[in-house]
Amino acid sequence: MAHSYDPHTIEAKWQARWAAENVFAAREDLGKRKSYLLVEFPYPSGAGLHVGHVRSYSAMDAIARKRRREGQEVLYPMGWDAFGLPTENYAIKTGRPPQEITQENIATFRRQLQSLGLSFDWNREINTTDPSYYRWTQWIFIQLFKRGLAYKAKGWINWCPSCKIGLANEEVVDGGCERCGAPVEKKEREQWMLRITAYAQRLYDDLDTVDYIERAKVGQRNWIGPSKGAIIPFALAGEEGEGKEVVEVFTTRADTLFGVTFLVLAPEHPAVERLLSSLSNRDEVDDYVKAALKKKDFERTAEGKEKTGILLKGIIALHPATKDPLPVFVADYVLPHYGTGAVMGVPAHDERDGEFAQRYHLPIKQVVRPHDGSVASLPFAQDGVLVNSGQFDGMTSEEARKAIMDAVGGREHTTYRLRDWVFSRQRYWGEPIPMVYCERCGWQPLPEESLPLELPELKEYQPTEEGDSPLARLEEWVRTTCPACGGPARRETDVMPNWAGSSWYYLRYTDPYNNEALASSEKLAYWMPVDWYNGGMEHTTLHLLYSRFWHKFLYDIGVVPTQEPYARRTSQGLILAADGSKMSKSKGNTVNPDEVVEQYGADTLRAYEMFMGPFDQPVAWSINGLVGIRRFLERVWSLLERVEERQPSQEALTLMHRTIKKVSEDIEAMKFNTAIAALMEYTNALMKEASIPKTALAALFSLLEPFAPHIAHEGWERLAGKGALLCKEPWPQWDPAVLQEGEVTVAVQINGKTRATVSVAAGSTEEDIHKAALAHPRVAQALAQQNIQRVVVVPGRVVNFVVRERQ
RNA sequence: GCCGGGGUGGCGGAAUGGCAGACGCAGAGGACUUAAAAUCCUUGGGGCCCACAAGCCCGUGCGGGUUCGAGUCCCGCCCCCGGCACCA
Repeated sequence: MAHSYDPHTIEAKWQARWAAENVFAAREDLGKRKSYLLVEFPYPSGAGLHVGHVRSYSAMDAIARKRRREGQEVLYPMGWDAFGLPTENYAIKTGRPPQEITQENIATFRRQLQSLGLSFDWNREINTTDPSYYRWTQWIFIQLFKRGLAYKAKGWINWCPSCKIGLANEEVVDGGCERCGAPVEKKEREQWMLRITAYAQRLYDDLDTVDYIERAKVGQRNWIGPSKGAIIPFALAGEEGEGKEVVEVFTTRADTLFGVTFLVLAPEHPAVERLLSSLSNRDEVDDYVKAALKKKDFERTAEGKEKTGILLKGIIALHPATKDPLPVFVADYVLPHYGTGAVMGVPAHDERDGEFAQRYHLPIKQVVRPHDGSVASLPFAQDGVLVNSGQFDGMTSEEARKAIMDAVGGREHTTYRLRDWVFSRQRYWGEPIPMVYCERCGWQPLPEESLPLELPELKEYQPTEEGDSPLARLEEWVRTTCPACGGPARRETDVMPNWAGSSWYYLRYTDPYNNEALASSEKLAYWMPVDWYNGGMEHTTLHLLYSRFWHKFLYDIGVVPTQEPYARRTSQGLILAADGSKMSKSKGNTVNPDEVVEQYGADTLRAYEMFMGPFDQPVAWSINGLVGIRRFLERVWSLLERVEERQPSQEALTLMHRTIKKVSEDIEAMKFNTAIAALMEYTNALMKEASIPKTALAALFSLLEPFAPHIAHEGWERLAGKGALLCKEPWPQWDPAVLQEGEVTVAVQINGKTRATVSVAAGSTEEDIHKAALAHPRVAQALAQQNIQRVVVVPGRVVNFVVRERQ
């Protein structure tokens, strides 16, 4: 064979040409339909590109390439989410500046991505650690602050003693640090918080307006976790009956109010501290509260853990309806940050309260019975009909909830599991928070025109022993003047979490060099929203929620034109190691894309990852599968040797159009595996021909371009003439008329079992098909001894004889 | 416990309620070769029958059901993966 398939030469050639002619640059062409296709920008770690990145990027690349050729204006950009802990930890270890490490890693990632021939518009490359980028991240923070959505608060935070870093609730996994796994402790600290809870309901409701993979929607709904109920006041009194204060509880079951036999406060509840002095067992209570606060979150919340609590002696609560005195407890199973941090104990109708009541021998009073009148085993947690509830007896739970709430001065309330976002990190490698503290003026934002507040260079990156950012050591940087009064002031030394830069990056791609705004309103109006966003499942809760929150805020202040950032979200499945386990650096079972490209070529790697299995399912890596794709490309290549100027046969033409249809539809449906299978079938059919009609082969290269763009371009050029550029060619169209022509095979069934097939002209009538089936010798023979009861004909598909044996 | 996704050959997987197993991998047989690799051709769910040709039975996690016809729809279960989980 004179010219064997040599991917390296071909791939280098076409990558150079695409770059030189800037063919993938996105333009704002108002006359064209736009398509903003987004993939998650990578964190440029020292480990280099992962085959999982390749799966996501190749998939969207296929869609981008196809849509461009269909005449759409496509924006398919790439950038770097480069702030973050691994780089900082590496800097601590080696003493090298994170800036330098990041630059190196980015260079590696860029080279790797470019070696794959992905059709990114590299003119729009962005980097979250670039001051010209994070200037706008800081700007957004200031806008949040100005509108009361960023605030400093003292509170118990999740603290990782190993990373010496405060963690957002979301970063705690099974009670451990998301990054290092160390058990998370509680620590009291002043932190910047973002009031995402102010957007909870909108973030929840607007999920109905977007097209996300169901798992992602469910994840967000669970995370926001709205719960509708009532807030009900309980008055507290001393044992002599003198009033103390009012504690509000949150309940979704106001209908069970008459079943309340005790009250429970979270150890953190502010009333506990206020009441302490009037308790006869104050020392005991104090000890319990202190012990509870010391406990790690997962120790406190582990299910199945026995519920403990302590009675507040010297205090009672008054039942709001009956005025009966009720004991008041402090118990750590009540969470401080949910509802009001206080619950009414209804042991007959709540699992947890029941358990608690049993342990402390508290009365259990049933006030709801099942609708069907049966005897319920307690606790009975479902709705039913009220009993033992005075004037409310006989009402359904549903009716009673409102009636009782109104009767005792309660009010409707929705509470959320979602908590405000801890936005401070006591670290270096993040966006500096652009705030200063003045004794006289309090927290003041930097003037917007002074942004960016650049990260100063350091000699040492280790956080301080107290857990402060290493920036705290730079006294000359920390000391500054107040933007409001000009007096002495101190800078915030915490930096932002690495969710910050990724919460708005898709906006910057639309206008990456803008110095006046994060992006111009014209560019945003043209490109937003992102039409299709693909990324990993691991980011569908937090990253999506955070960026939706920022986006809605930016919408509210008139910066962006849409309520939602992403119209559609899909997720690729994980790529597993050959043995089905997770790939990880520590297990040493990762696959390096560079080696695969070196050995098999980028086209093989890309097409293989699209072929290996359904896109949204996890699949194990397989060298054999990779080899299979390489063989397929070799076969496609070999067809060039037998090409001839001639008309394809009717059969070949039909298959060609069928393949065009299949590949076109499958790409949009992300059924890449079956699209490639169709291309294989088409190739196999051409292989059998003595000579290959030029148009038939040209169509093959054309359809192959989204998956294996280099070989497709080379093949196309060889057929079309020197200089031809496939990615500028229109996407092939199928002709429905061609698909109609020819013969179709119809299955002949007897009692639903296939006994034969017959070939009939496409578009044959039911009668013709019926006759053709009867004419088949085997069918005739099989029906000889039978009475035909009924015949079902589905044109183009099947004919079914329903028979009974002749007596 | 709740939610989401799955269960089909030796393996990855395919199949608008209409010929189950496309396509790929592994395997078997053959051609080419001194030989091997590569490549090409044939075969390829299990079983029965069989010189051959053909034919028959069983088969999509399990049990029912709907239908002329079910991997696909309905009811009841089992198992695997992922997420959430003392949220009042």
